[in-house]
Amino acid sequence: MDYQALAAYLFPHITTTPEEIEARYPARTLKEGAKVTRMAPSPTGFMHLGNLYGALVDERLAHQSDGVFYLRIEDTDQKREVPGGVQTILEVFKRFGLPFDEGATLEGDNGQYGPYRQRQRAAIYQTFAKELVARGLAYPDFTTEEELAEMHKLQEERKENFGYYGAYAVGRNLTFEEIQAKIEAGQPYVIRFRSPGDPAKKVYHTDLVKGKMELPENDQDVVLLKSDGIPTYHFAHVVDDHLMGTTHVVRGEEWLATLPIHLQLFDTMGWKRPKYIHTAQLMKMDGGSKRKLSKRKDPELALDYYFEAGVPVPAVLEYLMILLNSNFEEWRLANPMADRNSFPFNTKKMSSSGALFDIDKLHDVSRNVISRMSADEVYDYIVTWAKDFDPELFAALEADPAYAKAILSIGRGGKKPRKDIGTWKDVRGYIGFFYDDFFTPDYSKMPDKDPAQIRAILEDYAAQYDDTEDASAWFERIKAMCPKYGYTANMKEYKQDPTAFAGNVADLSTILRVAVTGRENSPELEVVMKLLGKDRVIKRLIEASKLV
RNA sequence: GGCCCCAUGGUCAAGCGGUUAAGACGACGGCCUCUCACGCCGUAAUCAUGAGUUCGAUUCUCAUUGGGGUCACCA
Repeated sequence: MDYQALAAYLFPHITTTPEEIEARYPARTLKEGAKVTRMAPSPTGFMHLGNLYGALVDERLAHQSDGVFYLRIEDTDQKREVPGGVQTILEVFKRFGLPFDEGATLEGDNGQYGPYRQRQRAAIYQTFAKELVARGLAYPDFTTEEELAEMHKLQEERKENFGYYGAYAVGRNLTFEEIQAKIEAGQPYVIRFRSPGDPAKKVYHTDLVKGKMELPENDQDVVLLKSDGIPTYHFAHVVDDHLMGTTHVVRGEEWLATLPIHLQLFDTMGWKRPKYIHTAQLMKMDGGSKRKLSKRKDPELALDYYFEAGVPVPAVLEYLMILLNSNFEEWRLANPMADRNSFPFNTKKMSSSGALFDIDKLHDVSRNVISRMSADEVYDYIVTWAKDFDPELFAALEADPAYAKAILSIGRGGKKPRKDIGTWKDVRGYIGFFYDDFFTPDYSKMPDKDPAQIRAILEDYAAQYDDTEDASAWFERIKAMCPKYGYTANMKEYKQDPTAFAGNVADLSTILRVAVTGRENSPELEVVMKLLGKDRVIKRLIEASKLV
């Protein structure tokens, strides 16, 4: 068969040559060892934790080596595309602070290696497909979906490998005349690769996380161009990552199965293979067994979930870093305030087995991340969150930022900061009593003492509270009240013989605490009272004395 | 079913031929303490199984088992 003629017949509109295209994508001039990575999502309008997990690797690898991290939109499947999908991707990356150096933007392209939307690159793929046809390495195939399904059934019965290969690759044997006739009859067709592979032979690959492996050669005549002339992932991946100069391809391990196809394609095209990093899947415990996190079943996989739950962005990132490089945790302990990006990220430390997503651990990481923030930072985060998810809290905070920040400053800073806040959702419960609107006292939390005595203590203290006293004077006053009620101020003494006293200083403090904060626990009462202000403290004490 | 990947406590994991098998989360107990949070101390809990290599295997090899992935004109 005259392959040149076939190529010309199939692609009459393609007049550029592969060489001309190659010339448009010169080698990048980067310093030695610089890595070029890419994030290549489909614009399905949905970004999940797994996307971020891989993207973090891409971003670190590139920016740690003074390389390039770019965004390429894989919009080859029109059916799955969602309007605004690209915008969602851009917004998520902006929010998570993972900046692209080049690639698709809302306005168009930023960079010299575009276009960065695959649909706009149709002519490029077709040029290379045309060349493959001319070399006899690709051919048109008219097999219908039904015929393919039948073939699959037959293969199942015969217990043979599924797919379009070898003797099953009927399109291989079509003559030029047959092809012409079918096309003229308007039959749709795809362009398939004529695989030179033999599954009995091995292809060798060294993965940056999985290590050395040998896989059977690919013998499937995979589809290169779909019937609409748009490439499949396999072909687009090879062409784009070659032209765009990607040095490291980071993707989920579900791609391992099709790696032989990609390697074969790179080899056939005479192009250098990129390095691959096949990351382990994020898993989840479901019933008794692990399973891959699914975006349909697991709401916590959607990034929106974290925004709503009020997990701060840096906490999500730190948690992901821990999963990615287990020594990150150790590093963080040694460098509590260091910029996350100064951590020496290393693919060698990446685990080759899938990690279970652990929400408890995430919350712990979040608690620690928040505890390291300044009150101002925390305030800004909460306000941003509350604006969308808790309008009442938002209004209260905005009404008096200085007051809110003073509240949030309690126990903040220093070597042992408080860690009350795990997510922004916790905030209302934690600081609510500082606001009259949210103050819902539960006097049933009062110690189990005679109500008359509780009332007496409340009134007694209300009459003498002095907001000018410092912390120690404040506590001395409370201790001094003890004997009057048969309480002891000495906890050790009390523990030795509880029956000797009507109560202790902790009981007395709790009575005051429940009255003032409405709960049995709170940060240091003395500080709380000062922030609340004398009037409000006394008002609450009296109010409680009436209701107990 | 074929092919591929993976395998240390409940979870994340260190380990890379000889260790009392780290650490973190979680659980439990205690200390500190006016409560809580923090912090500190401690307890329980792991090398899936079977062969082989070796003086010696958690570590290397091979099976088995288990888990996961993949076999589209989806990525």
